[in-house]
Amino acid sequence: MRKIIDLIAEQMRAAFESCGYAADYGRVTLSNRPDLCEYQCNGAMAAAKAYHKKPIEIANEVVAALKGQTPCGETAENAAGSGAAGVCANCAAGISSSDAETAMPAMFESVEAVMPGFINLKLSGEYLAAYLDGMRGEDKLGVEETGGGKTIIVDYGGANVAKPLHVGHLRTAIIGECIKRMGNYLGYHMIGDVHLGDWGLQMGLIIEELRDRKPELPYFDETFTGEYPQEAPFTISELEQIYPAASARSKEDEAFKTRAQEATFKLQNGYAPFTAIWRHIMNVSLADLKKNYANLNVTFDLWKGESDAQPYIPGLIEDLQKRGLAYESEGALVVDIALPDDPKELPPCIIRKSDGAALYATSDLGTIIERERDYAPEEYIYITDKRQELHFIQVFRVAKKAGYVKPETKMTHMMCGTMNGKDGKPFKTRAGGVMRLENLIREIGEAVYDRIMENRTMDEEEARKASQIIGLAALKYGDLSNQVSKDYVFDIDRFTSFEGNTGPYILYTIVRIKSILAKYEESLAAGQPQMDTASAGKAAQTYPSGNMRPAGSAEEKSLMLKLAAYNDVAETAFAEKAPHKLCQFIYELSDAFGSFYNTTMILKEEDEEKKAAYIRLICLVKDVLESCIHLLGFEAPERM
RNA sequence: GAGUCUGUAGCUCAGCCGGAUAGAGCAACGGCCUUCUAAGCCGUGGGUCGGGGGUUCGAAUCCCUUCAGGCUCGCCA
Repeated sequence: MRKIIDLIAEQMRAAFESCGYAADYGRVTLSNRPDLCEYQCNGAMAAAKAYHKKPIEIANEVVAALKGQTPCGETAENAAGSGAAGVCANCAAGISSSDAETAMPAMFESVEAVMPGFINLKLSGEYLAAYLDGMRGEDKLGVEETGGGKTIIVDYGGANVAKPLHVGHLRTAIIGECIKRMGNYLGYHMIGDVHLGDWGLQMGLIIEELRDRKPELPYFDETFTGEYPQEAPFTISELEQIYPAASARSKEDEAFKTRAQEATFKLQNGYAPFTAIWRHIMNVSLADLKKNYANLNVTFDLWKGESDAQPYIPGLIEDLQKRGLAYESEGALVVDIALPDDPKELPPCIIRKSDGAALYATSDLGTIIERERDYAPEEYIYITDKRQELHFIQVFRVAKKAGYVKPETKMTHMMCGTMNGKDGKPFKTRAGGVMRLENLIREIGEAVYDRIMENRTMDEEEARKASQIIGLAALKYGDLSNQVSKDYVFDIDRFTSFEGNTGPYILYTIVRIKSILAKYEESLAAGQPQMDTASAGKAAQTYPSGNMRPAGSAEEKSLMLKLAAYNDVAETAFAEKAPHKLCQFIYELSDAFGSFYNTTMILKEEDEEKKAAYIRLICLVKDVLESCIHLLGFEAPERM
């Protein structure tokens, strides 16, 4: 469906044009003065300068044109034949030219010009109701699939093998999941890749720490010739303990660090015993990571890692050298990436260390080569902490410079702000350590559980299940409702309070609607069935047959207007990679529903036709909300 | 030092390709449950949009400058 704001703008543009002004001035925005109007056009003021006229005069002319009069005051009937500028006829005659197959009611209830030159618009109730009927008849509630199947690779997660997920991984995971879902919804072919850190120095650290702890293992016996055991020599909890210990040790024990670097180098060169250990680490760790991501409702299409890029690296380095792009500098192999108009000369990208080992940038480039070969995506989206900005500038520039990706391929780095604690410093547990993701999830889940038990009657099992769902929504919404690039304060007390603009508030709205719908169906069960199923697919919602009615109250109209903005918001949120805009939208929609709910007794309505229209409306609210939270990556419980 | 991001109510944040009276939530205060879930709704108070200049009919928004803070700045990822 076309966006309602575009349909309005189309009328405005035609009106401006018919008055002899450039159509571009007909830009329409949502009103910032809901007391005065619903949509507004400020084009007359901008046009005033260009045409050396008073803004209000221009606004008056345009309004006259919209009302079906020519600027000189002639009526629509006389002006109707004039063709291209037939906006007068469209409005006055009550037929919209934009939707020829379905006769739409007249668009505006009122159009007025006010000082200094605003054009204030109010939509007609009939038009709005018809628009919403159009929405609920569509699979995606009016959102157009503009993606055209274009492939986009989303690289998020950034988990490291052998390290537990902690709060630092939270943002990239849930933002990435949301971007992927939004893209798919809009008709792109999104491929999510976790891109594990499974090949760096951490592997050498673990290997050497393991050697010190269990020197008897056959992997460390150079004379061992038999088969290595199938069973891993450690459990996940041991592994999670080994890495931090090794990492800390490497910072003060120079000899240990050197050993780890050597081990890493050996692993990277295919030394069999270390490869065997590496497999064990991967197996044990991956199972745990998958479980944890699943708990977050985050899924990946690909579980690739840095190790998968290794086969491409020798060829990559050779190619860059042969073409003169890479050269030796201070013992390392580097590629210049500076451009003439950089405000500051950027350091070159190091692709091979002086000790011969590959590093982060190298494997990212190798990964790009693999992805080009396998998927040839039209866009890359990397979602990481913003501290990696320079790294991605370097990688993107090398990739483009060397021609590994086409010049027109978009390469985007979504830089996430840091999640800070109340003190404004990176988030820590009360004890001062790094908060593990699973602990965080559990803590929130427990807080929700207590809340449910406080004032609800729900059996133990349902309460447990619901608190999981609600807790996750609180966590995700709390994160996604902030701008991606900004640091934000994670305050566990605030996140577990669930009042106001929070995930649970959104869920609560959905649950209340579900409850009304259930009671409505119950009441119908006694009488004859009046529900019919919309033709749409899986998301089909059962609406009472019949059409939407024009709003009967200010609250109802606000709710309907908000609903009509859905396709616009969905498109913008993805285009701008701004999940927080989707959050803002569902908050406002829920808020509008709340007001409507409080002023309108839906089930007590005596006029059955009217009641059915209310039901249709709240069905649509529920469908839109559920579709949005699905994009954000969480679900609503049945009750709460 | 250089680059870059941020600075909006007591707190947490929207708004930022210029528009009308700068918006929410939390916290404070006051109303609303014999009515569809009060995790809700309605209302009140609370602001030099870090400071200073400039552009404009009009600036939180654009430009310059200044202050404060974060982050980054060749062999970690």
